[in-house]
Amino acid sequence: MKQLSSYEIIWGMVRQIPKGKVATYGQVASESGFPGQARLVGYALHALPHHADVPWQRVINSQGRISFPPGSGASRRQRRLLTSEGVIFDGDKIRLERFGWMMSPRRK
DNA sequence: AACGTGACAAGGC
DNA sequence: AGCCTTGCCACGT
Repeated sequence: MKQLSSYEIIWGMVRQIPKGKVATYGQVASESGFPGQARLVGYALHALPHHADVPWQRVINSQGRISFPPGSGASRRQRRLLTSEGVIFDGDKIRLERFGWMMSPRRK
């Protein structure tokens, strides 16, 4: 398995998201120095070692929702972790107050 | 080396 | 609110 510094930069950025808060893939990408490359963040998290000390659950999509298929094991796992950290859901969307690590997500 | 894929995002209907 | 298209770019085939 290869080692790209871009992954490590992204992982380090995700580690900085405070407990109880969340950030979007796009925000993490920008702060990591890769503006517009949200997919890269998803890819980096996907490649994350399972035992790594990185709060991957705090990264969500721009809609304020979990990006795993609804009902999937991964989706429920992420929601459980976030809920245990105090993050509050409004249906399948996370409450806006819980954003704010950097900026608010777009809303429709 | 080309191609398809993906834990995304933004814009148009 | 949904669905579709395009822009992204690192990865595994």
